[in-house]
Amino acid sequence: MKMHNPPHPGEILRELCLEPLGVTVTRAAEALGVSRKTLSSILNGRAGISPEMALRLAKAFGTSPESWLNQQMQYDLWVTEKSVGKLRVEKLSAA
Amino acid sequence: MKMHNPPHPGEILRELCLEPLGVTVTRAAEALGVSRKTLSSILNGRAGISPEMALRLAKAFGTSPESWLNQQMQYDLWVTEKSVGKLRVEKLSAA
DNA sequence: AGCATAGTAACGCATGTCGTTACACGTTAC
DNA sequence: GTAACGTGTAACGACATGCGTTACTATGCT
Repeated sequence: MKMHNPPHPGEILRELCLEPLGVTVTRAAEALGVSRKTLSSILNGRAGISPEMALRLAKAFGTSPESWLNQQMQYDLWVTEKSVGKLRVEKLSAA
Repeated sequence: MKMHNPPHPGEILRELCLEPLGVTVTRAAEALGVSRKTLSSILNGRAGISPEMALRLAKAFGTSPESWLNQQMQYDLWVTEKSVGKLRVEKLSAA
């Protein structure tokens, strides 16, 4: 099945991690060891989740880095598919 | 289980896609619609697989973009874990 | 010799992550 | 009203990365 409109990972982060714990953005940024702006950019979909950030999130919330990067991947792929039109690519088979 | 030494995706690309088909780097680059240098950089582990490249590879080889990006993710994560030492991150629980 | 293949260095361009600083807006407390 | 806090965000710089072109080098095949 295809993801038709995956949310950016920042949305999930806010709704599934920060809000349930009642943690403020400022507090979470401190805990993660990044600037408030960096976290804010992610939460608002203006920045993606870098591998290092995935490791930080995993440590802070007791999840796996892969789960965060997977979400990011799905989102990036969706965005790229939409922005890039049809790519002119030949199918490669036996020479 | 943990990946202890994931190869960069370029290795897989060369060994599992180009070589079996007997396709040259130059030819593959043409088919993919990228420069020879761009493909070469990937094959030799000097560049990662971007979302757009994943789409190209998927089209050319009849695979899924996710499979390529997943390999890239595993590799990036492994590299980041090694390069970045222990991240100072607080565990976040209920406020 | 002549040609194809491959790796790579130099450069430039665009984008993206992250930090600091600073400003504007809301909400809550005094 | 005013002060404090939380939040979003614009501006700026630092740095990395993906991609392209061009050109040089090396290696192999005919």
